[in-house]
Amino acid sequence: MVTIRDVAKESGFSAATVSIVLNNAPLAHYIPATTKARIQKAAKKLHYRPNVIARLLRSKRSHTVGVIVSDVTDPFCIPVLRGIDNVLYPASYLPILVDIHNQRERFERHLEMLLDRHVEGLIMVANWLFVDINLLGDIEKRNIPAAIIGRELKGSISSVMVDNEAGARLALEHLYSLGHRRIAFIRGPTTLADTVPRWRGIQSFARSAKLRIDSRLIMDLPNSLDPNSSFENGYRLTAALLKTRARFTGLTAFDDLSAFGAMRALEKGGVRVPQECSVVGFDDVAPSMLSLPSLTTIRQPLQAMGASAASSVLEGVDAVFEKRLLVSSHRKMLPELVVRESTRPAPRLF
Amino acid sequence: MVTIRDVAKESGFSAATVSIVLNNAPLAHYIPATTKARIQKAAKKLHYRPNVIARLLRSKRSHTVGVIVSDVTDPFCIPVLRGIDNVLYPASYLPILVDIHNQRERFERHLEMLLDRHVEGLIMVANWLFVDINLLGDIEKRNIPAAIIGRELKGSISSVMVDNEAGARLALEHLYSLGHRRIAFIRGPTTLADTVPRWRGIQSFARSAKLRIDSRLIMDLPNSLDPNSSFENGYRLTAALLKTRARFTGLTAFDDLSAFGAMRALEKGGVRVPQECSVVGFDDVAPSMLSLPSLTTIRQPLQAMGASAASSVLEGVDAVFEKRLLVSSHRKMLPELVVRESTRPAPRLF
DNA sequence: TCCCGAAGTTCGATTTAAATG
DNA sequence: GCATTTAAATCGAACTTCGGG
Repeated sequence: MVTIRDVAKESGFSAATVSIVLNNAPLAHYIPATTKARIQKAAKKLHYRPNVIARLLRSKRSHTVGVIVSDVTDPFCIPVLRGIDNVLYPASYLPILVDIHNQRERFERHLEMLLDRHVEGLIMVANWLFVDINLLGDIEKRNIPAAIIGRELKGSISSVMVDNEAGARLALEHLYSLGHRRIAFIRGPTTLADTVPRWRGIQSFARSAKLRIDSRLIMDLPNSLDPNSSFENGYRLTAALLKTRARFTGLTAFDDLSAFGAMRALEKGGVRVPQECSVVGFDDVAPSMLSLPSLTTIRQPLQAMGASAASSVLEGVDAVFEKRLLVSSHRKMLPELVVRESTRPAPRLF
Repeated sequence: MVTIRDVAKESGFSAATVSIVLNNAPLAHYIPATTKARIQKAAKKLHYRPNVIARLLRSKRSHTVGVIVSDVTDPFCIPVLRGIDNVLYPASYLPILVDIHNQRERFERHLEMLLDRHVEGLIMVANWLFVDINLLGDIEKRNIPAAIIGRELKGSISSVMVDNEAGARLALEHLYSLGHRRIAFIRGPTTLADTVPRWRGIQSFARSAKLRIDSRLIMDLPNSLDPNSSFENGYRLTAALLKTRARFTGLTAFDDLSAFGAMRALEKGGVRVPQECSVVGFDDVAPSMLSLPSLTTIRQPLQAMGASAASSVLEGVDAVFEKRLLVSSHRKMLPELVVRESTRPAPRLF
């Protein structure tokens, strides 16, 4: 391991001068070009790499950002992570990713680990979060810039969300404009933050279009710690609904996975999608494009959301560094209707 | 920030004694219980947390393992990461995940970042790796235990792979036993390591079963840096094959994504899956269970593979720490046929 | 000689204060 | 905002050595 002292010896200057030159510190202004050149050459010759740990101990800057994900197996996360990476990488920041499996205990332990490693910022991906996170304490106290994706928190933590209400409205509007009038709904789990605004969007559109919502066509996903459970639950609920012989030509699901479950139940029940029943999802996760029929859905700009969160955290980091005021931002991103194969004009009614 | 000196002051002992007691160092043997208790109490009272960075600077142990992934958007990765996490977390090791987007430049830069941060071990997930990695140099030189998933490298780096040949044999055997005789094949890209052994498995089974392979039914995925491209390419290739009016009742795809592409082309071409044509994939990624029809495929024990790689790296870390010899392991895991809805007994021939 | 505890050095860089031309 | 360079203190913990009872 070659240290700064080795470079000092090689170049004939002191360690202090080497440090000043290589870091281009303010004092480097006073140092003549010849000295600089000799130091640079010595460093290159010895393949000197500064010890990040030693530097961090002294300077407090780790150039890392902690990323806490509630569950990586949720396909929702992947594009978000890409978005984060796309912002952090050019800025030479390293994301440190931890997966809390939706467990409170893991959340606390991982948060500690991240703080112990002096992350300069924190991003939380709360896509499917049931654990109650009153983390405000630790984080705000330490003055660490933080952002959360998929939730809004009071306090100094920035947030990036999709406009759930608008998205749900888009979904229903799409079915309505295709002529569907008898529409079934799979709502989200009660403890999930997205559930309420999405349903509000549904109701708001229904009211404005004078569409009657039949309460017998409303299903609710149960609470679960596993984001992937909504596939199976979507299947079960829809299968049960079919058994009641209730009639409908369209179905709006809480998310893409429950939409897949619903499609499967419909097909098994002899109802063809989209010929006899249209299905709309929410999220636009990767499998939506692959499925047969491919899924019409409401796209969340996941990559952009990740990038936005990362940007505001980096801004916060700069602010802290320059001792400026930390202002939190709360962005609401626009969802987008993606029409694929799972929706069609309403049939006569089956 | 409360330091060890604060605890020393609070307890009335010196920093050295505090360090010895709190780390339960060998010398702690000589220290009376009363002293220990007073120090423990002081530490608790002040909420003392040792500074990981300072400790690391001195002790060289970072309790982190670098995880290099060729592309996180590949659904293949997720269960692997889970497996890694499941081993690292209980051992109090933190994985530091980097995504190289299949780019050589990113690989090099990220590897440097990880080494700079003194990771104690390295795991590479080479699911879809086209960049040439002659990393042996840096890694072996530094004596860092490493493991690679999905590839075999000569040298001291451990590897965990699925038995590709056996897997391909299983796939073909399944179709054969269902009565299929005219079978189409989507082979992998030439630069991917899995391609050759899988094709060898196909040929080996064909030979032993005296099954004729029609070369007009063989398709090859083009080289691409994007793991998700095989969906579209599977679609294109299969659509083109259908245009030739060649006949077949079964199709073996290189991976699940190309199988999805093939299924879509078949359906669009008016060939129903599985009634008129059976399709088998490879990998068993998450969407395989969701699709309609769900995909019969060869499962790679991804989570177990991740866990295995993590275990051998941790073993290596222990070995290095105790100055024992570093032995590399090369594990080959057994694939498993998962029968779902996309395969059926052969029809009369369409 | 045996315990117990403290003083001081080390890890590798950053940074301040000061010395010198 | 002399210009140029450096010795020494610092970051926080770990470890080695040494002295007193």
